[in-house]
Amino acid sequence: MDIPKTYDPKQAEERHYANWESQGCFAPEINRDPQAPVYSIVIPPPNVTGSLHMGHALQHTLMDVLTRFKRMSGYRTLWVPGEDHAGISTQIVVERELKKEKLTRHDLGREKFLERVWQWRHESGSRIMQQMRREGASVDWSRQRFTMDEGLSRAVREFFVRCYEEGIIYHGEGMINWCPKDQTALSDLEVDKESQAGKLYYLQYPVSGGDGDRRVTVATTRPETMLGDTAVAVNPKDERYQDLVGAALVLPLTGREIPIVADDFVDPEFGTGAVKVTPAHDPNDYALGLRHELPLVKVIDQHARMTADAGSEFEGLDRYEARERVVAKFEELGLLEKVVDYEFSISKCGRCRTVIEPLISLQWFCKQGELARRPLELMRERHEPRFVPENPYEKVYTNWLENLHDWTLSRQLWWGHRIPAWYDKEGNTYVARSIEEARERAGTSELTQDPDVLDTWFSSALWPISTLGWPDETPDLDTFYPTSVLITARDIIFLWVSRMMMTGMKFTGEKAFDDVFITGTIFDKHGQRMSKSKNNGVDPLEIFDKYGVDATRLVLASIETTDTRWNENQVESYRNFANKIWNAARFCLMNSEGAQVGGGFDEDRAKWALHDRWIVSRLNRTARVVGEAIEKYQFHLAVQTLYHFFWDDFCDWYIELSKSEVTAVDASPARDAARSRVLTVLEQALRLLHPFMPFITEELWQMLPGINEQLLHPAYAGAPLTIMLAAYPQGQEALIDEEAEREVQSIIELVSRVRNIRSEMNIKPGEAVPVVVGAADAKLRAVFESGASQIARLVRASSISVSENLDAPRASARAVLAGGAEVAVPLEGLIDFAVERERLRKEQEKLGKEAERLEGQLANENFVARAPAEKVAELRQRLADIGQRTTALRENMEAFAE
RNA sequence: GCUCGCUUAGCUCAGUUGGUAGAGCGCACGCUUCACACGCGUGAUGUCGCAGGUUCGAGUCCUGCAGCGAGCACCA
Repeated sequence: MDIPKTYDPKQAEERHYANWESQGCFAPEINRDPQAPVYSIVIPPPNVTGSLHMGHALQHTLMDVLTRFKRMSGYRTLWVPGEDHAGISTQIVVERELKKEKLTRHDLGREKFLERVWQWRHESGSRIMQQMRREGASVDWSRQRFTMDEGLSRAVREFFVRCYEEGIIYHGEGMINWCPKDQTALSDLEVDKESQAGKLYYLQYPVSGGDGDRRVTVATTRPETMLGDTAVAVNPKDERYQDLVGAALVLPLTGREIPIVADDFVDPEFGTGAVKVTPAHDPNDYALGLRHELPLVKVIDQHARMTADAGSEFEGLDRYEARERVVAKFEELGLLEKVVDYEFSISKCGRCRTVIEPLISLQWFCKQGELARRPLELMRERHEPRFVPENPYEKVYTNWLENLHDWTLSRQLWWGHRIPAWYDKEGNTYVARSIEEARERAGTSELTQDPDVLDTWFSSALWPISTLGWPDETPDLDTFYPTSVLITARDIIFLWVSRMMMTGMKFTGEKAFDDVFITGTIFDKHGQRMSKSKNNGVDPLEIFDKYGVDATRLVLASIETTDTRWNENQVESYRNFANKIWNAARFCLMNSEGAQVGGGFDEDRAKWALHDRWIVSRLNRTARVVGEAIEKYQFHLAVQTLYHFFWDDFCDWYIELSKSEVTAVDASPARDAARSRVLTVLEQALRLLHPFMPFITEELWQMLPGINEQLLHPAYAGAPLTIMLAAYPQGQEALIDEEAEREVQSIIELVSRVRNIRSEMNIKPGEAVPVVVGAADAKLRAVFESGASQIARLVRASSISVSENLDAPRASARAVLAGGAEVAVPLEGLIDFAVERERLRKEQEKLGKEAERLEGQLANENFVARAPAEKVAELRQRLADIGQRTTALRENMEAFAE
């Protein structure tokens, strides 16, 4: 068999995915066990406009590890893929394309424009869906969904109508965030607060009726809004203004009279303690205006330009030009008290970074209180969903649900779910599932539909139920809902996670998912957030190309929930690990004649050799640890455990201990059996690795001799032969052999000490030396005796002699082992007594320090009295062992005395 | 302002109920040892941010402080 020395990831990555997909291995239907437990995940749908970034790759890796692990464990497993139509983002992308043709969406008209968007979606969208295949994501493509699909759109309409009928969704005027560039309303969550260095302007308003000398000073960051002021507010307890409450001020530049009102909202400590109130252009002022029944004067329009109501002098000006003009005017009039530098926060459109203009507008809103009730109860009563990590996300989620404002649903866009509301000529509103239904209710066909669309997150909120068929009671909804876990980034807990819980519970009565796993964030190597604008993102596909998908997945899985700086060295190290696996398999395969997977292990375990009992024990222990780690989302622990089992236990020790048998020149039943054992352990190890490293494990598994249907999990009887359907090793308690692990550990120690002597004594690697072992303990002696030839091979010994008492010439390098054993390497003529004495002295010093510490602890009466008895006994045992070693060391040193 | 997280070897990070500090990379020395130089062997490296406290015993629990970071609220 000709196998290259270096693993080529690309070659394996190209071949297996298409097979898995075409053979239906990803679909839950592959599981034929009617009693199988169910495991399901819905993907956080990436935007159609998106391209794969590290955050996706991280989430997808974790979802795939869980899905593959559960599938191999016999679960009926479903991972639903799909995409989000991403309202504004997508519309902007297509508008940008049109711009190249010198067109706007208005030139095309709504219908043509939407055709164009769909065309774009089919030609250029869905990049991530292709890239997911590269990642190895075992999603069920037959269930792929898009939020604008007919089925999902129906779910959106159904949900909207039902909420409207219950009064949860309403149409009305309210203060909203308006993006002057995108020309649409936005929800609070689509707006980012940014701190900004600006100015605070102190403006003076004369008191009405006086001679103009008495003035009230207000401080503002937005002087231009003063044109729309309809009051000035002060704190009722503020003595400075008490006599003025109820009086009127003359609003400069307009001549309008406005009242002074008292309101607790005003902080007397801030600024001048008097606040200008612009109900039409500030959320707080709006609320205050409602409390005091103040009139609304709209002075800024949808393009962030001043309206006619701002006065002829300002009409048509941009808000910033108006600001300068207003300030100049105040200065002229001697009403500008001062201007100070001031840092404040400003709201920007999350999409285009334009400064938001708060406006009063007629929109559709969703009351959130009622929807939040059941998720809050569920959290309080049952602690569900379970957040990983629980801290801080459970609290963050709960606080959010407890403090919800109404959600602005409507968007003045074309791409998205059209609001299912129709109006007749009289202005009556008909909210219906279809135009037919609306017509029937209206009794006329002369209806116009609301031109607006819904917030993209409205359909996302329904994702877990809508992808599974809601509002119909489909078998999928029945089987796979609630889903098992949601894996996502922390920035969409409010935008998405909480809303899925709200909508899911509202209409199915059940939570959307059992667990919520919030991944860490990947930063660049300087600790900066990766972003397009900084152009510091690391492209996962480039990393795949350079190091392979499997290696990248190991790095990503290890990130788990902590924020991490991207570190390419780590990928390289796991690339090396993949190569190690490749070469271990290469060795097994080059020596596989006469052998096959599953063979080699005698049914009577008592007949097994020590190293076989040992590796089987290590394998089962590993399986147990890894299985439990994945269940608890401890991916890092799982990866570490697998890495060290494969590299240290299997490669460094088991293969080496088996080598003489496996590579015997002459064929024999014993050689066949040894080869089969190595193959069998390898095959199990590949299964354990498969959820993390799907490609290399499949590639190698397919090469193993003796692969057959028996290896598949019983739930997949008759399915194609693939490792992804093999049973995940369970980690059998009965095969964990503490004694064998201890015994092999003493062999490992012996080998390591002799290697240390060889290295320190500068013995040429090729030179064989005699090794003398002394062990008082008969059992230990037996271990060394029966392992003598293996030990000799590993330390390049010309001979190994084991006896009760160490019987070595004076000119030997020596070491003391655990359990009172000793080892010596006779070095007549090669040894420098002074060097050796120094080496031993250092070791003695180390032991002395430890003994001192232990003695101190044991001399402490409180410790002996209060610590658990077994702990005390353990320390005594350790001290006794050190005593034994120290004695042996002293004797050794005496042997070197001049 | 409120809430929370992080601070462990040169670097990136693990350390699950408190009980002798770990990995990978890097570094030093030696190896073309018949699976692998993307390898093998050996070795060096930490007063676990600072100061207190609880405890027989603290990287691990509590309090305070410092630096870095996150979220929420306010910002007239």
